Amino acid sequence: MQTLDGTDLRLLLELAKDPRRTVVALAQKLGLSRNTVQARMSALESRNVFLSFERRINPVSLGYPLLAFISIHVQQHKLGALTDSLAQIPEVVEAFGLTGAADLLVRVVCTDAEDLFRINGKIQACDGVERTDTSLAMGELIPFRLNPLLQRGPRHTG
Amino acid sequence: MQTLDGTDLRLLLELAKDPRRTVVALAQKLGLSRNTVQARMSALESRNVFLSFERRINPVSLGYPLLAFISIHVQQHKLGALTDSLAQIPEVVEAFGLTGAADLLVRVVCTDAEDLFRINGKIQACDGVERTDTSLAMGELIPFRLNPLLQRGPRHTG
DNA sequence: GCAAAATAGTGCATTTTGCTCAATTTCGCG
DNA sequence: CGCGAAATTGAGCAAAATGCACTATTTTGC
Repeated sequence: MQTLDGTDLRLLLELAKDPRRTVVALAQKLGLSRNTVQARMSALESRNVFLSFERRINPVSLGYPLLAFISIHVQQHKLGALTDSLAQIPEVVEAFGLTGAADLLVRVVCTDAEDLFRINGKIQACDGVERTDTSLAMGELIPFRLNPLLQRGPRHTG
Repeated sequence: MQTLDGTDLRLLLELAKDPRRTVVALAQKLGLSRNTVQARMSALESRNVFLSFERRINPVSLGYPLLAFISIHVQQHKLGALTDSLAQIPEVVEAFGLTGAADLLVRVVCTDAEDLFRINGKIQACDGVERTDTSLAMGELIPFRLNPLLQRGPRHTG
């Protein structure tokens, strides 16, 4: 997966400003022809530059105002099965395998403290889980952003 | 911010399947009139159900294949200033204030291990930082998803 | 059961899309 | 420097989608 060039980045920046911009409007804004923009967009699509739309949905709107991160210590050989178990819990919205102190970091959304308690129990009940450490997110200090990296320009093209 | 009803959820589900679906196609798919879908979409927009488009951009495509989570212990009263400092580091893509062991959880993308080392140093150099714990994400076991929660339906309407 | 809100249906001008084709420019590389 | 491939441009055109408005009809909350 090769890196993107400056034009791609400018496209992405404009999209970040307004995701509903039309191809025509983008072409005009960037001083490119419509064909070029359309080709670029298709290329971005097929290169999997765009992640799932679900990422743009606000969990708060869905009725899950609470966010928590749960670190999990796992019995190593059971990691595969555990991933499947975690995938069965709807409130688990994201999970990573980690180096360092903990083995797994799980992102969880929930309706309230009681709900979090319940979900945490569910996780602890999964086969392979040795210990969990739950941290409630008190504030979104820096909401997800890629803008600074987009503006910095392409990384050493090649 | 009131919760969404079943129709909104079905809309979001369809959008998750294919974000580029037109209003017309959505209306047809859901058995609604175009007017209704258009009104719903506007309502979702103005209710801030949609988060920034940046969330859909793949950092790997941008040339940042590595992802890390850094826990930070902070001198409490310096949290505000620290947030500003962290915001100045482009590779910091997300940050949360936490309860529990650590005070801050920071999500960082980088080009390679050396890059991560450099960024970690930058964070440690910030005023207010007492200690950091870095974990490299070895695998995206469960990529971000909201689908299970969407399919579950609306949370106790009211 | 009433009033307000949501939905459906219709219409129309304008814009956007998807597609193709040929000419031109830019770029990689020997 | 110069060749050939790739990218970009401009044009055209039919089909589709959008934005807007207006009026019934249905659904909903109280």
